[in-house]
Amino acid sequence: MFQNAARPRGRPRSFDEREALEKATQVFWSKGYDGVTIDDLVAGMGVGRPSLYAVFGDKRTIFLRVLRAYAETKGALAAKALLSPQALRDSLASFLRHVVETATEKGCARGCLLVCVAPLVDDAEVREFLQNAAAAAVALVEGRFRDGITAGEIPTDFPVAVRASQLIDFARGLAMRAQIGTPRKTLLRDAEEAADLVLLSRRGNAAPER
Amino acid sequence: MFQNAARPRGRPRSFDEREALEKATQVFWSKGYDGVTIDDLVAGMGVGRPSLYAVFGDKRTIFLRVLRAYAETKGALAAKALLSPQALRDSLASFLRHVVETATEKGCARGCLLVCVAPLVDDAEVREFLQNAAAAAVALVEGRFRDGITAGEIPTDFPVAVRASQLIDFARGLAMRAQIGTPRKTLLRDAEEAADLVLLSRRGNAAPER
DNA sequence: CTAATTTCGAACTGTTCGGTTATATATTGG
DNA sequence: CCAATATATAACCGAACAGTTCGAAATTAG
Repeated sequence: MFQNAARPRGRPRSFDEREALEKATQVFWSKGYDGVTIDDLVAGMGVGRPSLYAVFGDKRTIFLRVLRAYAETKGALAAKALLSPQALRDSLASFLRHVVETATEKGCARGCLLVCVAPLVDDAEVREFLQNAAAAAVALVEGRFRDGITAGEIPTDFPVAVRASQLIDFARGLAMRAQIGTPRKTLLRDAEEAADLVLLSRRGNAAPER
Repeated sequence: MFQNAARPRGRPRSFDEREALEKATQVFWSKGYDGVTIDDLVAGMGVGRPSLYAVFGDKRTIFLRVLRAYAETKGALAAKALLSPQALRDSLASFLRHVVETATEKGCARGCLLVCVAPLVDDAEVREFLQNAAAAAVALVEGRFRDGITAGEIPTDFPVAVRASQLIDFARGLAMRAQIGTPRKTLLRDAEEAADLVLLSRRGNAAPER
C-alpha cells in the first residue's frame, strides 16, 4: 500500500544506497582520501565493483556525495546543539561538546571528515565546498550571538563576527586534537574553557594597551 | 683545510642529504602522505631510486625524518618569533603572524605539515611525535605567559596553561584555514584578534554567570 | 695506471590498482 | 512460462607502483 515507488523492473539491489554511502563515509574517515582504494570501498560499502561504478561513480564522485551527506546530517546535529533553547554560554558549550563527542566516538574513526580529511583533497570543488561549509558554520554561530544580543545576554557591541569565527577555530582545534589521540576528557574540559573565552568582554584586557 | 670529514672513498654523491630532505618535505607537504609515490620522491628530491632506498630508507622512514627536521627548523623559527624581546601581546601576535606567513607562503604548499598532513598518517610513531610536538608548543607559550607574569604584564592568577593551549588551537586553526585557501590578509587580521582574545581578563565576562 | 669502493642510471619483477567486460541471477510484464 | 530488464559475481586488462638488480661511472688508495 505504502510501497510507493512501484518496484523497478530488474533484479532488486542487494544494498541500500543510503546505508552504503554512510559506510563509505566511515571508509574515507578512517583512511583519508588518498589512502582509500576502490577495493576498500567495495569491501566497506558492501557493493559489488560494477554496481559501485554504475550507481555511485568513481572515487572522487563518491567522496563528493559523502561530503555533502556528511555535512548535511552532522551539520544539522551541530546546529541542533547550538540552537536548542538555553543560555548563550550553554549553547556554545553544547555545540563544542557535541563536536568533541562525535570526534571521539568509539567504533568510529576519530576526528572529523570535514576538518581532518577533506582539506587535504587537492580538488577545487572540494575546496569550494569546504569554504562554504566553514562560512555557513560561522554564520550559524554568528546568528546565535545575535540572538544573545536580542535577549540581552551580551552587549550590543559584542564582536559577533570575530568571536563566531574564533569559536569555529576552537571546534576545528578540538576535532584535530581528537584525531591525534587527545583523550575525550581533556577535550571536553577545553570545550568548556573555549565557550567561556569567546564570551569575555573586550574591556577586560589583562595586558597593557598596545 | 676545513674539508674536515676526509672525503669518503667511492664515487661522490650528486645530492646534498639535507637539501634532499627539504625537497622531500615539500613533496609530502603538497601531496599529503598517502598521495606521495616513490617516484614523486625520486623526482622531487633529485635522488636516484636505489640511492634513495640506500640513504633514506622507505617512504615511512623518509617521512619520519622529514617530520623531525621540519619540527626542529620551523619550531625554532616559531620560538624565535614568540620569545624575541617585546611586549607579551606582541609576542603572541608575532607568533601567530609567523604561522600565517609560513602557511601562506607563495611557491610552497599551503598549510602546515604538522597540522594538516601528519595527523592523517595512521602510524603510532607519528602520532606520538605529534602529541609531543603539540605539548612542547603549548609549553613554550606557557613559558612566555609566565615571563609575562614576572614582568607584571598579566596578573599572577592568569590561567597560563589554558590560554597557552587555546593559543595553539588558534595557530592550528589559522594553518588549517590557510590550507583550504583562506587569503593571507584575512588570516593576519584573525591572528591579531586571537592574540587579543587570549589575553582578556577572566573577570570581563560578557555573559551572565552560569 | 690498476684495484677497490661507492654511487648513478636504467631496466627488471611481482604486486596492486582502477576500470571494464562477460556471464549468471533475480525480478517484473505479458 | 517466456521475454525484457536490472543487478551480482568473477574474471580480466593495461597502467602504476614498490622495491631490487646490474652494469657503467666517478672517485680514492696504492
